[in-house]
Amino acid sequence: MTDALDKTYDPSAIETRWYEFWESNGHFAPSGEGTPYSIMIPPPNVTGSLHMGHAFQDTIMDALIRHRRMLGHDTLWQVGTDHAGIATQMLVERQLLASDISRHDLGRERFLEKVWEWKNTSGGMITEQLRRMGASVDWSRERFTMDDGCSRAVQEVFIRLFDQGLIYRGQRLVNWDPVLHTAISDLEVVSEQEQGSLWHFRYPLSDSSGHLVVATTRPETMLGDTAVAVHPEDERYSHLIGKTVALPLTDREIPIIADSYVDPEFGTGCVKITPAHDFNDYAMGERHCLPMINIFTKDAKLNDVVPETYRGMDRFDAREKIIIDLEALNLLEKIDPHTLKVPRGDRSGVVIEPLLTDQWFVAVETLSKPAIEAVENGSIRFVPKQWENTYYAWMRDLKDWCISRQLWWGHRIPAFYDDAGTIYVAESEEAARKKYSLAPDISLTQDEDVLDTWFSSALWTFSTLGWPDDTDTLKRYHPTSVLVTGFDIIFFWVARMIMMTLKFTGEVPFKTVYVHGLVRDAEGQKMSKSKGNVLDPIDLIDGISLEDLLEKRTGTLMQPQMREKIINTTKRQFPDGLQSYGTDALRFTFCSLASTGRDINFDVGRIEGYRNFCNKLWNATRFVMMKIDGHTLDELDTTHMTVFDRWIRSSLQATESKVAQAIESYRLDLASQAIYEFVWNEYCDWYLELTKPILADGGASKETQAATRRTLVGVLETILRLAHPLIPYITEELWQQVAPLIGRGGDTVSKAPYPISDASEVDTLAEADVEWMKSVIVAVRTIRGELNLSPGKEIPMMLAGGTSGDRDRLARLESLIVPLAKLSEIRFQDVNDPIPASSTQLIGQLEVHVPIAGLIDVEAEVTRLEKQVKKLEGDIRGLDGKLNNPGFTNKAPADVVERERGRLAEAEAQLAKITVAIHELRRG
RNA sequence: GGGUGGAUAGCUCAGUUGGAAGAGCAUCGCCCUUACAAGGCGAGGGUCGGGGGUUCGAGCCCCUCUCCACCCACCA
Repeated sequence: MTDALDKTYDPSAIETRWYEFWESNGHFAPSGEGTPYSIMIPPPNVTGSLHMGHAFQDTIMDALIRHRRMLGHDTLWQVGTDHAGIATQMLVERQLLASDISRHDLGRERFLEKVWEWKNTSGGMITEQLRRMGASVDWSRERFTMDDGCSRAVQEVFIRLFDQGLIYRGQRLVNWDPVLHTAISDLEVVSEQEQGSLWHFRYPLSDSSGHLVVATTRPETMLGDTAVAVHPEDERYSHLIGKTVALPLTDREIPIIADSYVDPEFGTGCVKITPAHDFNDYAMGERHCLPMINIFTKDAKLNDVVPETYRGMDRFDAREKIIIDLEALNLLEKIDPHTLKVPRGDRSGVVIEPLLTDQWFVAVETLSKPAIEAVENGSIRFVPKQWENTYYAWMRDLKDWCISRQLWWGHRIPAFYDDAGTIYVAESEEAARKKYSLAPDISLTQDEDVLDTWFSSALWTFSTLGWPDDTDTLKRYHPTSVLVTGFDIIFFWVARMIMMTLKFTGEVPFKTVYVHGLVRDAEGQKMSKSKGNVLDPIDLIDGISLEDLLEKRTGTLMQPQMREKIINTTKRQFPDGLQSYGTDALRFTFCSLASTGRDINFDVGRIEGYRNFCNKLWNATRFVMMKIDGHTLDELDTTHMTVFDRWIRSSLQATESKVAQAIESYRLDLASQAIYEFVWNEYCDWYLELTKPILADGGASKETQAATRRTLVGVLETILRLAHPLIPYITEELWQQVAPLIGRGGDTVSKAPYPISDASEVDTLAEADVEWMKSVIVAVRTIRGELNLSPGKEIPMMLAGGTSGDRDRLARLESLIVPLAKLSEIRFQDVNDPIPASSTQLIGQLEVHVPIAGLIDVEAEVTRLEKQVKKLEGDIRGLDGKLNNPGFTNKAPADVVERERGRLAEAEAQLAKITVAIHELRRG
């Protein structure tokens, strides 16, 4: 406890030590007392590693939780990971593939064993990294979306929804990923603009009276065409409606139909209709009762429905062949270049194929209504508010949610089929037999599919608290207080959580949704592996050499042509790699960038500045410890406080209320700014300096020195508590040394009371005195700076003009101004005393002169003052105009008019004084 | 096609019911001052994207235009 602090702050020397201390002492567990406050961590993928987005988000949550914990609330930060169906299955499959094994070689059961094995050995990386961030989650309650409890909740929800008819199974056109061999939801499809072609083909009329030209971006689907559509009012084609065309390359005749969906302006105005492979065509097919011909296998190869020559071909090979074949038949009219949106699976990156398959769906309509209302009536509030509109827009146009996935890793659908295909839904085969009173000789097989990962995530706030049991934790911590999340998963997760939670608990999952922005690189580019601009939060904490950083950024590159560029940019940006900044600096940076919901551009310059801030705090503590060394600290004797003591304590109150208000309104940027300014610009720059002359030998009375020491430590101790939610490690380290000095015990600062602004400490008089004194000192320093006088050189100062208040203050503060401004003397000139040629600064009506006889270039000083004259003249013109405008004087509030009058008077007086000063200089 | 956010100092961004434009970093001076050179003290730098309107008064409110980013949507 009494170890001397090192001269330089070294985060690596303290951080892990304190985390182990907090965790092993159970300081993060809910206290069970006080107002409950709970946050559910958005469960990171168990396959994941911590990226900047996590680090940002975790910092916000941790700051909120630590703040409440110190306020004495009963805080639960629930931690856990997500099984991430597709991602995890892909990862383990890839590993197996290295040994040339496919999951089918192993079979379902053994494959799942492998996945669990992987999860148990390697799945903990992200939770270790979470610890590095200082996240004060309750590890004793760590959960996993596929643990027994969550799985039970998933089954229960599925069964209840099915029994109520809100989950159904049916054959629908869904987004099919031909590589992963599974359906995916609309949200998992990303469509990007890509360069393609628009092929124009002639479809001969069956009566040989000519042909129609259809335009398509997907020629291969023509084998599944079951109609050609035109707009009903398109005069070019109206006479053909009802006729048929002979579909080339097949022996089928398909009708020409009319549908107003067709845009006559686009292409030729004729659309080939493939109901089984296009969502629009599917809808049209239903409207016109067209046959739906599926021409693809699950690999997106052509199936046996198509003419023999195309069977078994990949869809893109078939495209080439069909184009060639049609051209050979002289049916290719032309090819236009065309940009189009190509839908790809967000995981696999392959082109999605709309495919007719049997899938499970959640009927969302009855669930979405209360979910919309919960936001409308304010039960759930979005911060920033504009996201509510995004939420409404999506919720009001919601399609049924496809929840089945043709994967192995995930929650297996609790549905069983008999030989006739009848569906029985129950948690097990045994339960199904009982529930549906099935004879023992009826054989049942379980559905092969698993559920969309987001299905279990949707239950996260209550499944982790013990639901479906009516547990005490559920009662106490649900609804949770706030959800902290990125906008990218509002639809995936937030909306679905709201629907499911309202349905099954009758409560909202959270009262507030705090939506933060994306973390981008310094140029505002999205961080991505392929761009090679990814920063790893752990590297910012620990530092990384240029060599290792280059290896990281180029080691597993998909597009090798980017390699050179990435190497160059990285070398230019980080010629020496990354320094070790520590967790606290990283966290403080995130906080200071966390303004209202906009994306943040992460610039390493910022983190460096905040690391310096930590160093500042560190050294301020060293200073205080040195000043205290050898003295005992009694209770604060308020009668012996100096004006500075009263000023800094007063200013601290203002900071405390700013910080409290900022955190409560989720403005961690404002909180960090308030702390930064107070610590650096007031406590360090002024207060510590002001204590030096007082604490010097013979500087002040014993009692005054004691009060100063007590204030020095007291304010610092408060600062450490105030800053702890943002920068937990350094504040713990320092607090452990500082707090005992004033008898503030406690195991950890993380459970010490959070500072609350105390109005009785506010002292406006002291604030005014100190502000005045600061401006006098700054005036002298400015003169010094302008005249290039060395800071150490003692110079005389003369004051003139000013009010009786100025004189009064001088009398009280003179002895402190002299050493701080490095003055040889201070003289107050009377009205009639001559002022020698000097450099002049004005503080209101008070003139600060430093005689410059022989010291400097008179012309330079004159030029400087003339610049001020110009500015003042401008100000006066503006103020004059304003005050001579009856519109202003009549309509503006009296206090505003009064203020402007005051400004005018002051500017005029200043102008007069400067004019005199210039005159003196010229003469002298 | 619809929607959202943004444009303020060289860079990254604050600016809370409209009342004389701010911070950090960068730049330029002067200082190795016994807490801190990861520091101290000073200085320079902005017709707040363009145009119009409301108002005594606009970075802020209204209209319009330009540019950037993102989201949603079924143009083959």
